Parts: sequence; C-alpha cells; structure tokens
Amino acid sequence: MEPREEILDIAASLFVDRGIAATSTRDIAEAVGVRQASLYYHYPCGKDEMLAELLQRSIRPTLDKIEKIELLSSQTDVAPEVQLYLLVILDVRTLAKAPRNAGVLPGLPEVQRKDVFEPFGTAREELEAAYSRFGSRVAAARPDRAMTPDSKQMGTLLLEQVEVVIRMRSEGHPITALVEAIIAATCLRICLADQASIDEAATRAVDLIGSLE
Amino acid sequence: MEPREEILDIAASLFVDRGIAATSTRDIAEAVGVRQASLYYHYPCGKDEMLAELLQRSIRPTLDKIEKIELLSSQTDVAPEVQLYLLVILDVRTLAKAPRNAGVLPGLPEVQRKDVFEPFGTAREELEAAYSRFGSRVAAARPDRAMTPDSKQMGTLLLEQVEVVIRMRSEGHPITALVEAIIAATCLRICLADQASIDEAATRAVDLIGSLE
DNA sequence: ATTATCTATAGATCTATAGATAATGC
DNA sequence: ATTATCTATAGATCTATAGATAATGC
Repeated sequence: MEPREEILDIAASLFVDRGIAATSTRDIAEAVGVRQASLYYHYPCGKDEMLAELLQRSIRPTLDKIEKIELLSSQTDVAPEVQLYLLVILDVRTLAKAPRNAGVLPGLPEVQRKDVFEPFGTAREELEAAYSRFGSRVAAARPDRAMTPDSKQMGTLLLEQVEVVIRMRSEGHPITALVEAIIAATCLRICLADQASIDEAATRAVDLIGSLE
Repeated sequence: MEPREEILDIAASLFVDRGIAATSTRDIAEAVGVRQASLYYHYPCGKDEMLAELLQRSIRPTLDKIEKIELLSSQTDVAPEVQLYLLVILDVRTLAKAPRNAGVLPGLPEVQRKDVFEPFGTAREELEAAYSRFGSRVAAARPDRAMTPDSKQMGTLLLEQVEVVIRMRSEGHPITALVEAIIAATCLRICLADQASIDEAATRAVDLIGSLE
C-alpha cells in the first residue's frame, strides 16, 4: 500500500476507535511508523484533510445505485417493493464493506460541525429523500394508512434502519445474508408491506441485483 | 437550578454537540458564566466526573422497568408480545425525555474507551439480554422460523431499533405517539409477530402502562 | 469557619512550520 | 531536481493546582 493510502487507513481506524479530537497526529504517525511531522508531507492540511477524504469516499456509492435503480425501473416494470428492497440491500452491503467501519464517522458530533462535513451532509439528504420517495410509494398501495409515518419521518426511519448495520459492526456482529434480509424485510414492514409481498420482493431482488452491482 | 446541576446540564449539551475531547473545561465555564478553574470546586475530577454522572443517570430507569414487567407477568397472565411492547414503549419514552438527548453519549467512541464507561457497559448488556429474552419468547410461538435471527442478534437488533429514537432526536424529529407506536410495532415484526397480534398487544399495553410508570 | 468564587500559572499536550538530510531518477 | 523523510521548535491550547478574596452562617 502506498504511504498516503496507509496513513488514511490507519487514521480511519483511530478516528473510529477514539474520535477525531482524541486522536493526535502523533498517534497516527506512531501507528504508521513515521515521525509526526512527516504526515504533513502527504496531508498538508492534517487531520481535517484525512477526514475529508474518508467522508468523500463514504459518500455512498449508494447514490449511484439510486440512479441505476430508477433507470431500470423506467425501462422494465419493477414493483415499488422490489425497488426499495434493492436499495436497502445495496446500501447495507456498501456499509458492510466500508473499510474500518468508517460509516460511524459522519455520526460523530465533532465531525458534523466541521466544514468538511458539508458535502457529505447534502449527499445524505439526497439519500434520505430517495428513501422517503421509495418508501412512500410502497406505503401508498396499502389499505391501512393509520400507522404510516409522514414521508419525511419515513425517510429518516428507513435510513436509520439501514444504518443499524454500522452499529452492528461496531459491536462485532458479522453482517450475514440473514442480517441483510432481516433489515430489508424490516424496511418493507415499516412501509406496511405484508409478508407475501416481502417474500416476492426478496425473490425478485435476488434476480435483479447482479445487474446493478 | 443549583450550580452543580446547571454545570452538568450545560456540559451535557456541549458534549452532545461537540464530543468530549472537543469540549474544553473553558468552553463549559464560559457557557455557565463562571471562570474555568471554578468548575473544579463542584467537579474535582473535571470532565470525566461530569461524564460519569451523566452516564450514571442515563443507565436506564429502563432496567427497573424490566423487573416491573417481569414481576407483573409472573402475577397476571401477560402475553410475550405485550411484554415486549411494554418494554419498548417505556424505553423509547425514557430516551425521548433524556435531557439534551444525552443518550448519544454512550455511543461516542471516545466515551466507550473511558474507565467511567464500564458500569454503563454492563448495564447495557443486561438490557440487551432482556431484549433478547423477550424477543425470543415472541418469536418462539411463530411458525415461520427461517427469518429469525439467533437470540444474540435479536437482542442487538431490538436494542438498536429502540435507539433509533436517539438519532431521530439528533435530527430534530419530535418523538410523537405515532413514532412510538411505529417503533414498537417494528420491534414486534422483527420477531415475526403478525399484524393482528401487534394490534392486540398495542391495546393491552396501553391498559397496563399506567401501572408501570 | 465554611462556602464559593477568583487570579495566576506550572506542566503537559498538540499542531504546523522551517530547515536539514538522504535517497531516487533524469 | 524531486521526493520523502527527519529534527527542532514556536505558538497555541488545555488541565489542574495553589493561594487570594469575598460572602455567608454560626
């Protein structure tokens, strides 16, 4: 691994384990096996620059996936349940694969207050909007509307549901196919989908997912 | 409010907004309107002591609630679905009322590494064990066991589900009765409860909750 | 005498820069 | 000449303590 990449990887693991402010440039340098000042050769702006790069990379490949799903849905006929199921599975997998579980970083208050957080924040809003759109479409077809959250709450609830993956990883749980399926099913249930349509969506999604990854 | 209490409240809000390491004793003192050194009169051990007290208070009143629910269930006949529903609602309300949304603190990596975290950590494990126990009892009665997580995963999933409340508060969403009901219903669905038994549990829970609060 | 604050500061970090050194590639 | 590291350090914090001061309660 080139030095810049190695520094970033080690910074990620320290940031995730201890937080940003609690990680000094010296800590990073020591873990890398280099002098503190040498980090500035690769990252002239220090920790913030490393953080910015980590956030940049975690601005989910998922945003691209949304476009792909919507494109696919405009070409062939894909039920709303299947669209949501696909989005959830792809997002869960992205989070499950993120190196060092870097998905925790955007949730840290000290990170959210930094300037470098901004682009990530707007990207996250787009993602939430997509969840809100997909979820509302599933719920719209249901008879019993009493328990339906408004569409903004819906977006938040679905996004939080998917991000449970981040917390499971933090606690050391492996993200198995069963966990994936449970989270996807839970999301559909939040939109009041019944068991039959969930099972069907799961089957359809498995067929389609290859063409989206 | 007495000074010690006011300091704690302001510390909580700064810790939640910026993290612990990123909040200096000076920041706290300024917000309180007192000199930095004066904090040590009330909190001789500084920030760690404040944090310890905040964690102490958030070691959920919920642990008491578990005992109450189990006591009640041993006296009268309470369906497993109702027991879980009650636990979730009481836990959600506890988190919803926590001052300054202090429930975020135990989730911060810098907090988890501190010595003062330990008692909180074991309390959280007890809570997770209770969720695991309650959830497994609901799932045990269901015919379709394929989608059931093992009981350790179950505990984590349910606990994470309830803690979505913390994240919703962080994002500014009010925790309405509808949100409460959705979270409780989602927890039951994770245990594969069907809609009819969820509706029934909700009704029964409303009757019983007064005697537990 | 006790309580609650203050001022001043020692000592410990931590970041980021300046300038030296060595190795590599043309 | 460029690249990648190093040593040394200025300047900016930040914590926690010592000791002074003022107000309160016996």
